[in-house]
Amino acid sequence: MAANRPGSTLSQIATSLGVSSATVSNALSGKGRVSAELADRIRAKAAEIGYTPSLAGRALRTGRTQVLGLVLPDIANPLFPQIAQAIENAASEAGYGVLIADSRGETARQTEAINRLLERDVDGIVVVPRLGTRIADLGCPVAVIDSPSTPGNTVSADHWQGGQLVAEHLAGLGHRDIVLIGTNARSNVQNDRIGGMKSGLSRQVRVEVLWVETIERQAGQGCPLGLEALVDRGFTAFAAVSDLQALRALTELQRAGIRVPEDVSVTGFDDLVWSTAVTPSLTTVRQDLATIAELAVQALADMIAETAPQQIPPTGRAVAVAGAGRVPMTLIARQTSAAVAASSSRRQPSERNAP
Amino acid sequence: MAANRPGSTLSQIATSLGVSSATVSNALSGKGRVSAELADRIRAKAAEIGYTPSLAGRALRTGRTQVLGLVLPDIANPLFPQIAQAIENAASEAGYGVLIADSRGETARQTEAINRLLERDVDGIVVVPRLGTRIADLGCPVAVIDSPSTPGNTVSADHWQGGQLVAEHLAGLGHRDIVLIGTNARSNVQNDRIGGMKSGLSRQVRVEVLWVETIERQAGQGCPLGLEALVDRGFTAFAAVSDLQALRALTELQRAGIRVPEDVSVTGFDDLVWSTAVTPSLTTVRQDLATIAELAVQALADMIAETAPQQIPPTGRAVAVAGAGRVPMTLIARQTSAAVAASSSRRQPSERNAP
DNA sequence: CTGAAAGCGCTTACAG
DNA sequence: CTGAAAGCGCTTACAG
Repeated sequence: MAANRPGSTLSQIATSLGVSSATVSNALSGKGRVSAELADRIRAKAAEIGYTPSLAGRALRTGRTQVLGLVLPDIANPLFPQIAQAIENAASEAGYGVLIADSRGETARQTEAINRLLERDVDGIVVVPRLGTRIADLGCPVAVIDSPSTPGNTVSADHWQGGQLVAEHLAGLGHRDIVLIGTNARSNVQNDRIGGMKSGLSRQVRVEVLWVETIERQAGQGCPLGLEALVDRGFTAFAAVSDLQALRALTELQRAGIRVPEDVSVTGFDDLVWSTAVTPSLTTVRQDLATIAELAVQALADMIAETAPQQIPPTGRAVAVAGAGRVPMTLIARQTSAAVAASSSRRQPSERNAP
Repeated sequence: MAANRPGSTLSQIATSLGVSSATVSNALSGKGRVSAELADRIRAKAAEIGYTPSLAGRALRTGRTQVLGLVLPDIANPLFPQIAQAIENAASEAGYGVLIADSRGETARQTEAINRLLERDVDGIVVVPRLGTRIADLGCPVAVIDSPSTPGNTVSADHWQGGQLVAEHLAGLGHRDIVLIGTNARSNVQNDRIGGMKSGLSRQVRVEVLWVETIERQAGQGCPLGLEALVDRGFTAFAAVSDLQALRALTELQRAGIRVPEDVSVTGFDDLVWSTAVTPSLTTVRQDLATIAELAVQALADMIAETAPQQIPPTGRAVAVAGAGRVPMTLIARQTSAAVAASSSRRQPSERNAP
């Protein structure tokens, strides 16, 4: 008997009711044909003694552990807890537990982490992959949450559309000179966001992209981004691909005596915890992680059903996720005033764009 | 057979070697007496075919799932990922998987979450409890990570001592007028940190405690904390019980045109991800989460061993954690200059404390 | 030192 | 509609 469970088993119910444990199993699962009357008595008894099935016994018999693995890329990414929560929630709705495995920022560990999960016989794995890693066939259902432009992506936020929302918002405030801030040019997520932002801005808008990694490679980790100089050059908005970079920009600007949002606007992505804690609050774009998690778990559940030890009759039900792996993002506008809006009339695009 | 495992089992090794599966089991576990020569051949064969034991089979037999549960209080707390990572790491070192369960900020869900884990037959549970909840006897080993002053606490950072470090640091910079910022007066962790800070300051230092919840109850969520007025009243340092509040203070001060660290110092707790991303970086105090996690997992492992289905001979080995549940914190001083230091000589304590 | 047997708790064909 | 039997993969006394 498992150590931590009150010792109630199928066969105890069976003997106490004078029936076979097969019948108890059938009644409780609703599978086999059991008379309604007997089934009721069995369910009543089960409730009475507080029976909970042993997952270990079931797993051994069915080959299904009812556990999913969750592989996360880098703990430093503050989006992690939200994803973990969303997955845990969706999984437990669907009757799965969630085993976590962290790559700790190293690609090699991602493989290790996946292997640990495989050894524990998880039924499927949700992977938020590390940059540039392609998840090989694991012989086990996998759902990848990355970006729509990543091959092998199962479901993710529509980062491109999110970028467009930011662009429209800033344009609406009258901004005509915008700096986009990214950290890593090889990230599909970031490229989607930046691409979306660019695509949402008219050609009259002056856009410059700042890659933090490039600056840091020359000036060292955590160095100033030189935003003051950009303000001097007439830029009035800083749109970062993450709230962390937005925060960095905000404090660097404030520290230089530049007022946000009066002098310049700052936007981020993902609505992380500090976006409302700072003054002024950050305008940002939120992912619908609940939906993303549901779709990911659903995709796994479908794959698991398909891989069934005994084939399920082909009911023609398609995998729910196909083509739906692009979940819209939502703008959270918190900085809604901008000096530019008032003065934008005097800045004719022609002034700037004329050769 | 489990669906996702390459079909290698004990008995396959056994038949391929012409021995019994009991012997294979013994050789692989090193328990029963098996001749060195045979054991070698068995291990070789196991390695050759890439044998990994079925945890389900083992669990059913031994009553041990080799899985720990991790119950976290509120996803909004950005310390979460670090704790989760530390626990996952320590657990996997000790041969355990980690099943997560999130309380989503509600006390009722904490109980639900624990029950879900119990139903999955975890061998033990690490709980970071919600404020004011006492974990009842679950009939299953539990390690509580909270604060040394919480009854039932198993292991945690020495928040009081951490507070003292902050106090010494600020005093060393010459600060004589310090505001402590807390969010919740019922939190043991926060009270420890604040108590520690107070205890580390001489009576000549003017100290005022700001409870954010009190301010927000009157002025609404996310309202300004009125720090500018405090600066006008002569306070030169703001020591928050968390980096989030430190960030809030920093941006509110900067927004008001007050310079950090030239005019005032700001400190936080926990060294969260943004503490180096902001300008200026935050001085903060770091928890040794790796050690805390190791001790928590070790405590569980010991309890699990004691609860063994068949009693282990009393070897007299005490639970390793007893009395050691208070892990020192480390100051990370990032704001090391302060105008006060230079001008502190003109501020005699007697000026302020005279009646 | 090695093996045969039992059994952990469950589910699934298969009989009746 | 119900039950007897087998078996998932493992470990543990117990014989030999």
